[in-house]
Amino acid sequence: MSNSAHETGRTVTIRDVAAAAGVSIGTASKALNGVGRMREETRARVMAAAEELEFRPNPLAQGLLAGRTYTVGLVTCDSFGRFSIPVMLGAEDALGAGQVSVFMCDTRDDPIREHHYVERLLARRVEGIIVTGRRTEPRPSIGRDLPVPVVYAMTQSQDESDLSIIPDDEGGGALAARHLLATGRTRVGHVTGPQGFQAARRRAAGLTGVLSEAGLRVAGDVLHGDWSEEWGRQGADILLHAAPDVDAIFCGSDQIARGVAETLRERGRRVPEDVALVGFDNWEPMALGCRTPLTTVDMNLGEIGRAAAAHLLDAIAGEPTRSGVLTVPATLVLRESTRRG
Amino acid sequence: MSNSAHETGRTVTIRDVAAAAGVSIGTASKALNGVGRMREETRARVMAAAEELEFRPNPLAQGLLAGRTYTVGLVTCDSFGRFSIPVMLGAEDALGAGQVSVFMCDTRDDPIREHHYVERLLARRVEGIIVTGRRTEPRPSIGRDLPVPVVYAMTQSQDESDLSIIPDDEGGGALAARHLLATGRTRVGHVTGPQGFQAARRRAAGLTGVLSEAGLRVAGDVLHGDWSEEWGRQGADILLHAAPDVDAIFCGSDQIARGVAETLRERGRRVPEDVALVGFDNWEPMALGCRTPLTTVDMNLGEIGRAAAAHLLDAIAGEPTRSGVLTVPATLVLRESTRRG
DNA sequence: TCCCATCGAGAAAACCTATTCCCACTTTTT
DNA sequence: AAAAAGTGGGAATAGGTTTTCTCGATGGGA
Repeated sequence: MSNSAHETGRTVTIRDVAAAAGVSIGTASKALNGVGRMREETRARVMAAAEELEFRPNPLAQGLLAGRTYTVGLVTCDSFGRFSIPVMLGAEDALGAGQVSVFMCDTRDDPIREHHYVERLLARRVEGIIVTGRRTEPRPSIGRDLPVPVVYAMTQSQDESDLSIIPDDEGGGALAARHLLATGRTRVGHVTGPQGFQAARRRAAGLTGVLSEAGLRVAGDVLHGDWSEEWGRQGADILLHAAPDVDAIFCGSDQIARGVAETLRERGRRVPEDVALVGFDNWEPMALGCRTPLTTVDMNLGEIGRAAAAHLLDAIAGEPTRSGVLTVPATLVLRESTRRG
Repeated sequence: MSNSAHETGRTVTIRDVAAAAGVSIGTASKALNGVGRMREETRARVMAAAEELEFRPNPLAQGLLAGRTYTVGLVTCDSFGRFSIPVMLGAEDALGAGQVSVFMCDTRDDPIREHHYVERLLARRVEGIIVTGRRTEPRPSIGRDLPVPVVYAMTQSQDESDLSIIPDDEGGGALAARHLLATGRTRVGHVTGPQGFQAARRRAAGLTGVLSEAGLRVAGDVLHGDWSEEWGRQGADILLHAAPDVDAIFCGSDQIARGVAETLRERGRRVPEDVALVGFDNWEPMALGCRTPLTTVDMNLGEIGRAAAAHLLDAIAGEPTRSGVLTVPATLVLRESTRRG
């Protein structure tokens, strides 16, 4: 807390600048905004005065007149978890470049809080709202007929007329599968999260799709459990029992992959020599900390955020409203765990 | 994106409400704000009209008049990492309750970006700024003589006249040490992060302080490395070599603890029977995923955020400006890894 | 040489929305 | 009838932007 000017200094207005430059406020405004006609000398004098006084136009006054606020709301339902942060960063990136500021709120997954925050954002005259969250099943829309455009990022609205931007889970699964086939693996197992998660189902679909094109099936069938290391350990045991000759395991998350890796070590299977391992999320502390650094699928969360922000800005600018679900392609990050054995 | 009203509807102003209720705008304002005197019937009519039209007073106009914006800026230098998020949550909690909204910006650790964002926040007339980041050595002040109060959370300003709120690392280290002594351990090792980090030095100081009170020293000396699992694995090996009879290891982070745990397993030492293990951060995916769930020190990051916000609100309200460094006590979270062996 | 038209510079005023203070008018009370 | 109380309108205000207006100078034509 700087124990400084902030108690004393009245903020400087265009009135002060005009007085200092010896012109009217209207002239001062025109000078500062580079419009209207006046002698170059006058314009320069106003500019100098503004500089001198550290004049900053009050955006409230500007917004009041222009009817715009250059702000958007960002509502997250993930308690700022691991997924929504990169999305937020990407969004901020795209918005910040356009001088748009971001009001942030966290709903703690509470619909009442959420409604309250949306009300507050609308009261503040945000020009648009981005809703982000960890992605499970599609969520209820935050409201029909809101007076501003809304984009869902890393979460999907149940309302088809909303625009949702989510990662391409199926493509990610396919990417992992093709990579494993390309490195000579043919007996690929899959340990992933709960069947209740769309993400888990889609990743599995991507995998099985590619395998069946190659005339293969998932070794030991798809194993659903929860998104934990513990399940990874158990799942690997189950898989080794059901398909002892497995030579690759694709995991639904990096956490699961860590658990799988641990069990593989204990059972004397080397990674990647005996079994190749692919994770999902590219959560670096997990993926890099793994005893054999993990090859993993990166969902490009930042890109999702950027795309959401870009669509929102388009909508604010009056572009025709898009709707439905857009996916952002995933990328494969290669590390030790799938080195050709 | 709701393909709805947002292209058509002019926003409704108090003028519309006044017209609908058949009163002047001054009267409408008084009715809505519960001030002035008028017939109850008139007031009710205005309220009904406002309700009907979904009137929301324009906060820009209100702010312009009141000279207040009820907004604060939150500047983070952590690329929204794991540390600043809980801090932000806590801050938002305390601020949101007071109807204060939060402008978020991420500096990507770039001083130019940071300066730019601070300018933008000031232009938007925020009433205060919270600076948060991962905490290393004290950082440069974001600016002297800013027109608004500033509080640093989870990061420390080099300027002593600034107020910084950081976790009590030394207290956290002491907490861990006392717990280990209380469960009967006497040969306590310490594997932690780089010596360059104040946090690492303070945690070590807390540990050694308690140990020396009990007439003990750190087993195998304090081992500094980086904040990774890999270093945890190495550090544990070094420690087991230097002090083979070690019966407890306090680690500077949960990640390091995971590495340590892995080496202990490989060397045939059981946790907690042979060696007790304490981490730092209470980073749940790490601490719970560890083969023996980790006892760890929680820095109460949310509390740091809440405290920062509370101090900022006080300063905005005109309370005398505080300065210096305030610490928030840490808490010990007990899990399996220190069960009495 | 004189008058009107034109143009340029900058002042003045309207406007955006909501609040607040003051005043005028009406109703009630003494 | 006069004073007091109750109602509600009107205007000022906040800090900008934008449009309109005024004044002086200049130029062209008669």
